[in-house]
Amino acid sequence: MTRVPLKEQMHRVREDAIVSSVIRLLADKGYDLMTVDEVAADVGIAKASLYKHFGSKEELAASAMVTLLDRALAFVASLPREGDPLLQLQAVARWAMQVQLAGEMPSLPSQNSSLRAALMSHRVYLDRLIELSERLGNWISAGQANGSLARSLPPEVILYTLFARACDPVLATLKLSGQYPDEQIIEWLLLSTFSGLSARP
Amino acid sequence: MTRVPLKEQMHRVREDAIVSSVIRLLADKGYDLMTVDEVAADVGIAKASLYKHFGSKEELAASAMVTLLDRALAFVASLPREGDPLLQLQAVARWAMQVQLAGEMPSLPSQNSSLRAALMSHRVYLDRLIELSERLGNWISAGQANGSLARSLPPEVILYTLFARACDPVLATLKLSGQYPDEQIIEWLLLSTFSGLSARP
DNA sequence: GTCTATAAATCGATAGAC
DNA sequence: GTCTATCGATTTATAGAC
Repeated sequence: MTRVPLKEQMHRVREDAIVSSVIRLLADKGYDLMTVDEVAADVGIAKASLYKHFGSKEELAASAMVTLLDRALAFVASLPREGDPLLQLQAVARWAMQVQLAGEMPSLPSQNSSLRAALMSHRVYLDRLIELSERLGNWISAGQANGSLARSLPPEVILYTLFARACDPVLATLKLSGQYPDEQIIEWLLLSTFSGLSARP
Repeated sequence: MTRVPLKEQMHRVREDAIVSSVIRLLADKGYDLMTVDEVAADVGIAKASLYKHFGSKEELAASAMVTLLDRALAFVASLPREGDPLLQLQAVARWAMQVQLAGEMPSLPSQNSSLRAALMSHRVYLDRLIELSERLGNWISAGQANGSLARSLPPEVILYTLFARACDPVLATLKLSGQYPDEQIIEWLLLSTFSGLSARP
């Protein structure tokens, strides 16, 4: 057991606080509307101090996104290895929606986003994204093989749809209406995602 | 037949050109990343001239959104009045996806967007939005009544989901991959929207 | 009405003292 | 490492000549 120097602990704690603020601000306002001044104010330090920890606004956002993917990978790893693939995927979708309701799920960096370009050249982010895609991809293949997932859709379409539903704006709209409890909202969105809008025979 | 003065015709043509540019730029970059300079350059006039037609960037965007809602209402009105509600809704969804593939569908103004606040106090926009929601709402009620739409989902959830799918980022992602023809992409998204990701019995 | 030029505000990033 | 203060670039919006 090597003792961790106090200095390094302080450093780590501060960076965690920064990333935590960035995640919430990203989820709340999005990358473009989030200003570095706001992040500094939210953390409670000066902007110049922020730049000692992260070299740019892009790096700041990338670190937050990597932390989010790590949380997703940790949840995936926590699931029993030998469950029904469909149930595994539904569990991941439910978890993602809970994160979104907690205000900690930034919307997907869209094709034209300025954030996307930065992320697409960020090796650590891409590594995590590929790893998560592979884990989900395995369940998708297994689900189509055992007949619980639609075979009429390419695995690619199912994967992208799951990522998109994790940030579905329908969730925020229903929550804002204030008419329904969080759990009810999540069940409806899971139902519409996996069973569709039309009636099942 | 009263003759329309040339001056007014010129005025109308120029405003149409402006709105057309704004729609494409909104769909391409979104409201925050779209600059008034770009709009002026795209139209081919000076920025100060733009401000003679529209008082602000927000008005510019609102006019574009109203035009889009008018197009949607025109399409809805073009459908046969006595069809199957489910087929009507699917036709609207298909139309919206085609518009998106044509690069003329801005993404929904999210809850936190700076555009949303402006639109929510824009009476003409709200009028159009309510009218479209009512037309779709009627079909949703009829579809649930005749058993073609899921009765386990509140009409509200179905309506919001249809709006969200019209700007679904999954469409742009699949198109960007370049592997599939546009019509194939649309059919898959319609399938996932109305029939869901899990297999139908 | 259209143009050039610029005002006013904001943002990302940095210098320099401590 | 943290702070205050500021730079340089960008953006919305406007003034004033034609």
